[in-house]
Amino acid sequence: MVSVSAWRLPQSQSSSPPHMTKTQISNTFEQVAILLELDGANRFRVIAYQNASRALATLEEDLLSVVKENRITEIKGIGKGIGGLISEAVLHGSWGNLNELYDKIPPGLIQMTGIPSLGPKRVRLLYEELNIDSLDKLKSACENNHIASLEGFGSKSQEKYLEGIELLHRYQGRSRMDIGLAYGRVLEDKISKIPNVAKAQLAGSARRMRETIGDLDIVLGANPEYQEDIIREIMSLPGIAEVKGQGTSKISLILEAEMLADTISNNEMDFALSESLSERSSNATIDAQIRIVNLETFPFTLAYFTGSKEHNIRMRQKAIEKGLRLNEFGLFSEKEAGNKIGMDAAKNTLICNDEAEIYKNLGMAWIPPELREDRGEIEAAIQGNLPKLIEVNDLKGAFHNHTTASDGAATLQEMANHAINLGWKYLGIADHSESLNIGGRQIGIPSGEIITQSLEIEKLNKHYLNENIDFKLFHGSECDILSDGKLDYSLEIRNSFSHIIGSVHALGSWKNRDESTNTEFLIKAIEDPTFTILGHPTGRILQGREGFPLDMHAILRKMAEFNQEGILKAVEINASPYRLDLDWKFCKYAKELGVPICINPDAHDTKGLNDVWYGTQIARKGWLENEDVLNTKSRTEIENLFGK
DNA sequence: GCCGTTTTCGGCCCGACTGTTTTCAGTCG
Repeated sequence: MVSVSAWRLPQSQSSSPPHMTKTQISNTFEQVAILLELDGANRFRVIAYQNASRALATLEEDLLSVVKENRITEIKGIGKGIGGLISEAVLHGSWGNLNELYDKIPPGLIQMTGIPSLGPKRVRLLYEELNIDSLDKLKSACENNHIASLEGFGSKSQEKYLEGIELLHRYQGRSRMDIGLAYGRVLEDKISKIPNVAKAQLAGSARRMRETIGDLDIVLGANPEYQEDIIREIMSLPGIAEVKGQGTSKISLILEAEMLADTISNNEMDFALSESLSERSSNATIDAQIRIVNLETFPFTLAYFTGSKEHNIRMRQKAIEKGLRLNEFGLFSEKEAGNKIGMDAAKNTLICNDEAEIYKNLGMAWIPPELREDRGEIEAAIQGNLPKLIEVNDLKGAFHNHTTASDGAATLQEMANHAINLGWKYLGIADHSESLNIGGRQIGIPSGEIITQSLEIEKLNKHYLNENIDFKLFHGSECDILSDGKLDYSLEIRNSFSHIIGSVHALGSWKNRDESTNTEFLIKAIEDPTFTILGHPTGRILQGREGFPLDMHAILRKMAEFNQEGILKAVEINASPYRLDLDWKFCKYAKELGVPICINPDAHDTKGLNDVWYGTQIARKGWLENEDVLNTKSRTEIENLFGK
């Protein structure tokens, strides 16, 4: 959640247009939607701002051109009103009368909506009736029994709010993908093994492979006669920290690390999901919801709880176009169902044995869960041109990896051996460059010592050749992009590498500059003839820190120019679950432009190489196919592309 | 606030659960 103090309208940093970026305006509209809700505005007006925010976030074109050419209202979801606001923000850096809204809503109200079961309507009521505008005031009002006397509220509300305030203080929000999936897969596995459970499947953002996961949704299918027993079995599973709710069709739990205790020996997990997971997740807890349904209902409930919300909305619209209605219990005739709702309405549902049949009934191909974000997948599924998504086994190597020569924990040989065991045909070593210091300690390899690593690599490559081992090491460098966009090391040294991963590490100056300056400096780095692959483009750490501001669309367009001339400029999906940067939302644009994506583990030990699994999930989420990804290419193709 | 083979008004996705009520609004996903 955005911190409360951050809720101010952005000020222009520039003396000429564009005064605001897409990102700034998109974020502002997201805030406006929340503020409007708290202001009691019409809910469809709120939705309009949410939609506009999303439309801007996914806009690939340069916003200034769109505004100047009066095409802003051609964007779906942006009409006269919001279009006017965007134009004003871009051309003049001002925000109409939105500042009145920002002044009107006390920041404490925004925090209060973070309390479960307390939404904008009630927050507003508490503010108007009791002048409560902060968590502290709410707490004392609850403790002094002032809430219960209010109409529509009661003693239960007070208790919930007090609990909620506590929860808010220790709540961590979403979990990284690796942690969420670890819990999700284990829970799915344990539930599947309970007697008479016909099907149990992980749904929600975990199934869609989001880079962070909110809570876990598991859909469980079983015959009604067994459901009571199954629920009892679930409640006795190890690793349940708290039961938040338990009904006949839904259980709500908080899971803790004990749940993961025996996963290390569990070979059924994907290879990347083993080993280090329990150490990564030792402190984390996660919420889980289990929905129990009959077998006929299972596919509908699975589809429904897989989401995303946006995808589901579009699916229901498609149903309506066909005179049908879709809910989590079925797909049925609108006419026949009439005013009935829920399970009752779905009584005469079309029978669908799996998700694919639901999609088929709506005139489209089954859509892989990763793509279900309403970013064009429905249209593609109707036209029958969904991508054939890349798989982790398509990878033949990776180019961004560290050894003990810089800050890695494994030697060159250990890294190479692990890569060979993975069945890879090559491994790119890219240790840090000279100027990288962390806490006064030099991490990078000094210019004079590169030759040592170079000779070692040469020797190993000779060995592979002599022993007929189909494997090669590429000697690259993760070369720092300095604050002025220059690359570290001399040109001569940079030329000696097979490939250069250009990465920003000293984030300070980049975070304090505006988007256009950063974009300019990064383009300067990319234009350097020795530059090959852009490493972790924004420097973000998921759940840790934001990346620096950057116009990624402009970066990708620049890279596309080079690739059109046959000069390789690729961008990395840093596959570490801590980063997953490039963000998946930019992958489809890169693909359309013909900019190769490289799935790089940024491994600092042998196990780290396995992280390509996470990167591959993100690539899939970004619509990428085998041919869009650099490290699916053969060794010969890579040698040609690197030009050495 | 947006949108339009129902186009300038009247819709806008769907349902469960909860606590408060005694028929429902608010919240959540």
